[in-house]
Amino acid sequence: MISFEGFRPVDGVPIYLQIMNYIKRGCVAGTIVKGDVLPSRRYLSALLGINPMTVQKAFKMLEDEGLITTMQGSGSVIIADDESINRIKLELLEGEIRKMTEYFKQMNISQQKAIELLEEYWEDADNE
Amino acid sequence: MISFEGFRPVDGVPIYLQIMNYIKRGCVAGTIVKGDVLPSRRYLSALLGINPMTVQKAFKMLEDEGLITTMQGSGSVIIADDESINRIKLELLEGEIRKMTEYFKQMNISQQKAIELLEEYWEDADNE
DNA sequence: CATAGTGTATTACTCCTATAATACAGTTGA
DNA sequence: TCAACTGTATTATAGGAGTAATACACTATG
Repeated sequence: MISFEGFRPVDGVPIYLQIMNYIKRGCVAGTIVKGDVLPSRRYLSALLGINPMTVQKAFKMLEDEGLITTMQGSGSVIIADDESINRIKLELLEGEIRKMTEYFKQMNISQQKAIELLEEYWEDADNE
Repeated sequence: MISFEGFRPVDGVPIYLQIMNYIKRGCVAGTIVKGDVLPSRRYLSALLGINPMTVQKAFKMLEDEGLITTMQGSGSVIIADDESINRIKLELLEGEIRKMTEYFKQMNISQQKAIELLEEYWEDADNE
C-alpha cells in the first residue's frame, strides 16, 4: 500500500491539492507505479487528522485525470503506467506552453529574453 | 480622457482586476501615456454598471503600484513614465512565468527540459 | 448472510474575496 | 459661498472554495 510517511502538509495550500500532488510526484519519480494500492479514504483521513471527504475529493480528481481507478467497497488503485504518465504530462504541458509563447510574442519578448526570465523565476518557484 | 470603449469585461475574472489590466495593457501598448486623465470613479462605475467602490479598488491598487496618482476632489492621472512602464511589462510577464514554472515543477519537469520545450514550441509558433 | 470494512451523495459550516450601500470629505468654478 | 462635481472610509451582502458531518450504498470475507 502506498505510504504517506513522507507526506508533510503545508499551511496555506489546500490539503486535497497536496494529497494529489504527493501522488503525482510519486508517479513521476517512479516510487509509485501501476497496480499500487492507495490507502482507504477513512484510514488516510484518520492518519492526517482530516475529514474523509477531503481525501475523497483528492482521489476523485485523480480518478478524473485517469491516474487511478476506484471500486466502491474495495478501494483505489494506480492505473497509469510510465508511458501514459509521460503522455498525460506532455499533453498538459503543450497547452500551457502554447499560451505562454503566444503571450511572449504579443509583448514582443525575444526567445532569448523568455528563457532568461524562465531561469530567473525557476528558483523562486522552489519556495512553495 | 482615457476611453473605455474597447473594454469588454469577461465573466469569471474580478472586474477590478480587469480594469487594472486594461489600463496596464494600454500603457504597455503605448495607447495610454503619462499625463492621460482617468474617468472619475462615479462616471466609470455608471458606464460599466457597477459600484463606484469597485472602480475605487482598481484605481487604488494602480496608485499603490505607482502607475497613477490621485487628488481628492479632482481625480486620477497617469504618472508612469517609459521606464516604470517597462517594469510593469516585466511584472505582467512575471505572473505568467510564475504560473508556468509552478506548473512545470508540479509535473516534475527539469529546468533544462522546460527550456527545450519552450524552444520547440517557439519555433512551431513561427511557422504558423 | 452478517459485519466490518470500503466508497459516495447530500448538506452544512467557515472563511475569504468581490462587490455594493451608505455616509463622509475635499475641489472646482460660476 | 454654494452646488455639483471629485475621492474615501466604513460597513454590509453575496458567492465560492475548502472542509466537515451525516447518512447511505457497495464489497470482501469469515
